[in-house]
Order: sequence, then structure tokens, then C-alpha cells
Amino acid sequence: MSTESGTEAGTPGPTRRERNRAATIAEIKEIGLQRMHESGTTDVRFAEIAREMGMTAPGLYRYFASREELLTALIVDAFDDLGTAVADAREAQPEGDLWGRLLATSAAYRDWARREPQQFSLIFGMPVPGYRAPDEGPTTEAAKRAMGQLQTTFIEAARLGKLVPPLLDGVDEAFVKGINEAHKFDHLMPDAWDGDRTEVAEALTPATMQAMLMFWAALHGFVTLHAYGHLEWLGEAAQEALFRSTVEQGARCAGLPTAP
Amino acid sequence: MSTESGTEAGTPGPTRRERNRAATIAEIKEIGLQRMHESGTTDVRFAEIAREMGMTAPGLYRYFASREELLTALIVDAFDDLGTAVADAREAQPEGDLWGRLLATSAAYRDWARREPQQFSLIFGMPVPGYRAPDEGPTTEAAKRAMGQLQTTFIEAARLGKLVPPLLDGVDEAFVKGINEAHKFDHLMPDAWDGDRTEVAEALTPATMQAMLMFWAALHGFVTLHAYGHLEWLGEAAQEALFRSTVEQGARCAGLPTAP
DNA sequence: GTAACCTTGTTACGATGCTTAACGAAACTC
DNA sequence: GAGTTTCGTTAAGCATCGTAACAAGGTTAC
Repeated sequence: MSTESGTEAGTPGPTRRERNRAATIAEIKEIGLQRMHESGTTDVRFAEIAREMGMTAPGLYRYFASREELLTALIVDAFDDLGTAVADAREAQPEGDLWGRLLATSAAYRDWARREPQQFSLIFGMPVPGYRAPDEGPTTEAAKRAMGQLQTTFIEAARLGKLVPPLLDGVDEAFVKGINEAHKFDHLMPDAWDGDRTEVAEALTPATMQAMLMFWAALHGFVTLHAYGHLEWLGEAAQEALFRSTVEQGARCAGLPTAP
Repeated sequence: MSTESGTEAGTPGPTRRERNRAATIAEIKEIGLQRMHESGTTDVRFAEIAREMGMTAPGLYRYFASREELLTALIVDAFDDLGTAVADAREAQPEGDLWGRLLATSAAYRDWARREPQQFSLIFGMPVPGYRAPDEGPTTEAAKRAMGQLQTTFIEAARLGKLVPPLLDGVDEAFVKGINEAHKFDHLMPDAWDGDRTEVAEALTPATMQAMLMFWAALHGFVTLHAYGHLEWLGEAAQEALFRSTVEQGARCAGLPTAP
């Protein structure tokens, strides 16, 4: 560690060893994911991974201190996967097309969950005791990042003047208080939004915040049921129709435009 | 088995042995559940249960052929638990109070999930391969029973003439087709409804069916996030307000009354 | 009452998995 | 080329699942 030979000359890149190590770590995670995919569970067996890599199980402990640590790494990766999948889908739509972006974002959320039910389960399933430890935990972090992508669309709508008050009977006092008291509110800010945060707070009234959460919950509910096959009796086409209706109704209730 | 001594006289009750056996099975399941509760996971360890019962692990195989079979039994029990919890809450409200019943039903769903996250996870979490085997699987069965409780309220509303068309932009053709082609539709009928099924089909138009599913999905989404702690940053009161708004908006969109 | 049988639970065993400790080999640094 | 770090191995301890063989009790039949 003290003798890093990469930082001296014009080669700030990682050492050969570091590259090998990174590659091995990546391979471990990849095979672990692949095994999860094949077994259909979120289990991870060191022995199995090692076998598949042509190694012995204890060797893996050079890279992960325990099975739990590998799982944590996989969870963190899942965050990134979901985040980028949703963000990419959103940015693939024209900038002003709020409805298109909302729909694309939601669809990406749904498709990722269906494509990677294990990773989805890692993030949004029952929290495994021990993963909340590091600083507020990656669990809530995932929720915030997913929320952040949604929020980006809402903020964009507000900036374009296309955000109308949501269809709510009024916001409960307790909700406003809860929102304001949540100092973790800052974490909710999406990275894309570097502007003045008070402006954001103004753009997103408590009512809109609530509507946004309700939109997210509704979307998440459909996605969960969809990804785990609880809606399969409907058939693919009907599920697609139900999804579209869910997003449409959610947008309408939240005060977002529902058509280009 | 061939020598059942309980069926002859006025004692059709189970044999002493059968009672003992049933009690042991109940104890195993109870301790298993208790251990799940304490560990915070859906794991079940035979050795641990046996130890806690003052037995040795192989003894449990007299009652459950494998760990999987115990898990399956626990899943089935979870169905009943959730079903009765929701039904009881519903029937505790006055018969004509549709809004009260809907709210009570939804709250029972939420509270059960929060109180028993492990059982909730067993039912609605990622399906474990192997549990879908027995006759369409208990997984979809759970969804249907939960749906059934909701549907009962919708049917009651229809019979009382208090069900108006839902706020939908029209129902997709694919959805109608999917609903009609789902012959498992029959299973969706709640036990409480013994009347003519065609009447039910008339009362619940495809649009209402879709609205009902959307209501359920929205509720399920909130409940999932709530039960797994993803909304804890809001605080209890705000979560309560959000829940109430979710049910209210869902009812309004579905064409159900939102006030007594 | 006694003999046969069934039920239940035990110990013994083998396979698999996680994890640590001790060791050897290769790579990298100087 | 010598010393250090990294990597991966073998050996071993411990826990688990699940099977097999066996012992002890209750139950049934005669």
C-alpha cells in the first residue's frame, strides 16, 4: 500500500495487481449474481462460486471478509444498476416530453425488476439484519435514489410550468411536519439538480411531495406484484395495459401532464 | 391409520395420539415462527427448533419431511392469518359503511404486514422455487384471497348502488381480454359471495375490475414500503397520513364512496 | 395378559457449507 | 537477488441438513 508505483509518472492508473484484484472481485460478483439468477433465490454460496471459478472457498476470503460482505457489495451494485437503468431510460426521451419521460422511467423501473427479480428483492425485499449498519444504510439509500429519479421529472415539470396542484383533499398537517422534520430530505435531492435547493422546496409543495410519494408507492406496488408473478394470471397484454393505466392515473392525480 | 378408534361411538374426536401429534406440529410451527421473528429473516433451522423444544433435529422429520415442507406449512398458515385478520377488521365495521369497511380492510392489511413482516415476506416476497408446485400454488392463492376481501367490498357497494364508474380513460381491450381469458377468475370469487356469479360479473365491469386491481396495487405498494421500513424517514404520523390519502384517492378513483 | 405393531424419539453417520489458521508459491519492490 | 506483500492452497473446527439403524413407549388384537 505504501509503495504504489502508479502515482509517480504519467501513469496514475492502477497497478497490475490492483487490476487483477478488481477483475477477480468483479468475477466473483458476476458469478454470484449468475448463481442467484439460476437458483432463483438471493442465496450466495462461497463454495459454489469458488468451484465455478476454479478456486477453493477460502481463497474468496482474500476478497470478501464474509458472505455477508459479498451480499452487501451485490446490494450496492444493485443500486447502481437500477439507478442507471432508470436514468438512462429517462434521458432517452426528448427533454420537454414530461409524459414520455415519466412513462419511460416507470417502465424502466418495472422492466428492471422483472429482469432482475433477485437484485430487486435485495434492494426492496425484507431488509436483512446487518445491512442497515453503514451510515443510515444502503436500504433507505436505494429508496431515495429511486425517488430521486422520479423527483427529477417533477422538478422538470415545475420548471416548465406544467405542474398543477395534485388532486388531493388537502394535505394532512402531520405529513407536512413529517416532511419538514426529515432532515434526510437533503439526500432526496437528485444529483442532476445542482441549483438552489430552496427553489426546489418551493417548486415541490407538500401536496406535490405527497402526490409524488403516492405515485411511487402505486408504481412500486404494481412492479412488485408484476415482478414476482402475482399478476401472471392476467396475461402479458393485460398487465401492460394495467401498468399504463397505473402510471397514467398516478400522473393525473399528481398534477403531471399525461400526454405529449 | 386403519385402526381409528375415534369414529365408532359418540367420540368422533381425534385419537389421543393424533391430538399429541397435532400439538407437536403446532409447537414446531409456532417456534419456527418465533425464531423467524427473532432472527428477522425467513430462515428456519431444524436444529434450532429441535433444541428449543428439547428434542434432537432428526425427530422433527417425523412431522415434516423436510425444511421445505415446514416452510410450506408456515406459508399456508400465513395465508389464513392474513385472510382472517383482514376479514375480521372488515366485519367489525357496520354493514352499510362502505368507506369504513374499505379503510378498516386496508388498515388491517397494512398492520398485519408491519406486525408480521416475515410472514408477509413469505407470501408476497420473491417466490421460492418449489412452492408453486401444489395446484397452481399457494402464491397466487394468497393474492386471490387478499383480492377477494377487497372485492367483497366492491360487490357490496355495487349491491347498494353506491358504486359509480371509475375515473379511467377507458379500459384497454387487452385488459378486458385478459380478464375474460383468466379462467382462474372463478377463484377470485370471495367465499362470502354465494349468489349468482353472473350477477357478480355484471356488477363488476371490466373498468371496475381494473380500478380494483389498481387500488390493490397501490395499497400493496404502500404496505410493502411501510412494512419494510422504507418510509420510516417520514415518521409515524406522516406515514399514517400518507396511508389514509392513498386509500382515499384509490377509493375515489375506483368509484367507491370516501365518506360515511 | 401377552404378543405384534405403530409411533416417536434417539444416536450414529455422511455430505455440504462457512470460516480461521498455517503454509507455500508467485509477484512485486528495492 | 533479498525481503515483503499478495494470493491461493490444504487442514481443521463447527454447524447444518438429511438418512439409517435402533431403542422405548403406547396401541391394538387375540
